Amino acid sequence: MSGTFNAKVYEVVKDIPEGMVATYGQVAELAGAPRNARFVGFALHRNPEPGIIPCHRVVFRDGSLAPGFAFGGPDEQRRLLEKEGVTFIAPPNQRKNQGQDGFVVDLARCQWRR
DNA sequence: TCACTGACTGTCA
DNA sequence: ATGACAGCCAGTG
Repeated sequence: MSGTFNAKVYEVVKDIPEGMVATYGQVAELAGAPRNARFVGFALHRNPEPGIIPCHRVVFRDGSLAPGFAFGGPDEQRRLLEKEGVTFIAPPNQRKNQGQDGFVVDLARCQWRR
């Protein structure tokens, strides 16, 4: 692993407190690459440090989670976040393919703030 | 070594 | 209002 942006992403994600979530764009920005939002997910996709990197705390700009790529299932992910204290809201359909679960993280309340 | 792909986001039509 | 397209950078094959 060429310790680089991707490594920075892991550091940022690990720094997300429980009960809080961060968007890919936000992580990307904290990692020093506001345009690399895509790559943030890519980095987490490899997930070189399973158990150390709470990928489930990283959500879309809309508050929805990664479709189909959840570590154990979108339903499990929602339950886990909810258990950590993350608030979920119902009306998602802001975009087209996002918020398909019908429940998204209430970024207004639980988005991680540095 | 080179080329392609990719958990996204923002803007345009 | 919704739908579709393009852009960005770095890792993986």
